[in-house]
Amino acid sequence: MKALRTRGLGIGQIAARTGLAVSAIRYYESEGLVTPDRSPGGTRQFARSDIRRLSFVMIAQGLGFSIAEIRTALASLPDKRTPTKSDWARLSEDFRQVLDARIAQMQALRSRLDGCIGCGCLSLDTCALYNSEDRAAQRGAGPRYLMGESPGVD
Amino acid sequence: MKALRTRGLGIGQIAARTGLAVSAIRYYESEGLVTPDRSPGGTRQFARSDIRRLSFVMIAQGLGFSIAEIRTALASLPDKRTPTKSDWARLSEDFRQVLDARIAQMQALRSRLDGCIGCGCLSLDTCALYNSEDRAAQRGAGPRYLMGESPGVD
DNA sequence: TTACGATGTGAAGTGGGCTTTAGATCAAAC
DNA sequence: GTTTGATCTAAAGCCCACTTCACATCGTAA
Repeated sequence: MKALRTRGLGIGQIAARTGLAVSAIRYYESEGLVTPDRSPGGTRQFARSDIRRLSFVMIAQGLGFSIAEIRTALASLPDKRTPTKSDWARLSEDFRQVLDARIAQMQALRSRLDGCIGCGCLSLDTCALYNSEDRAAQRGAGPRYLMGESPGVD
Repeated sequence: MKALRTRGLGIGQIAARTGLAVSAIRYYESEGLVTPDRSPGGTRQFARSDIRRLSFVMIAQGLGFSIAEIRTALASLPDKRTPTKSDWARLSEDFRQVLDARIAQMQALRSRLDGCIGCGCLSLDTCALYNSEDRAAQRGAGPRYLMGESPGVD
């Protein structure tokens, strides 16, 4: 075999292939989501598999996961070695469960809406949404619980 | 009929009943999500129906809607008059459609995950998630599109 | 070798969604 | 009337996820 000549991808190439801004990729590195090599001169040298990593970051972001949560999820991938098919499959399976939970939650809310808001009572202390631990309900230092007024009037 | 003696609820009472922080409620007022009356002395006098309004804000927040989007949704409610059952029902119906769309999107992603990430290719240029217009995929000035590397290697 | 675009760094700026602070006023109980 | 806690405003601060800026270096093509 010949020596490996692939010098890695530059940040601009990664940006082009993922659609991320160069500054975002640098930010993600600062947050530990990717750990590119460096050339002798100091420029970042990304592996091709980093495109996949960053794609995952984008998807998870879109689903409302925070950087910290994504970092945790990515921690199950190998640091040094290129992730294998089964590395990704495992991550995917974990993710699928989160999605399942979130879908179930939204469906619960949807039917609640008909029952609570739709009927005009909006007494949501029993609402499945707010009794869950979903992160979406925990943004910032926001609302912790939710009480409706008593049904009937107003 | 007797004159209406209900002097409205104070911000502290609203906070207690919704679980929101007093500061958050004031912030929501500054954003136009609620428009309480004022007492002669200047303190806010909320209607009982404002609890419902704020509950809606909290739910929508939990689902990832921005203040601006929530303001738009709430615009369909009467400003002066107390919202009726059918006012809320209409709002609820609109909301239900958004939820339906979002649920469908997540389900699409879930099956994509098995097909794309699960298999190790992660070529998501055809992914339903990123071809949608959902707000969740538009946070900040982030990612616009998503390209995977060609399947097979890595 | 000279350019010139791509990339590097650190620091500051941005926008969303609130919270905190400071100092003043209100409102209800005593 | 006095006190005490609730509420008021404006302004500043905070966290997140980035972007923008300013200025230095890299790297490659001519």
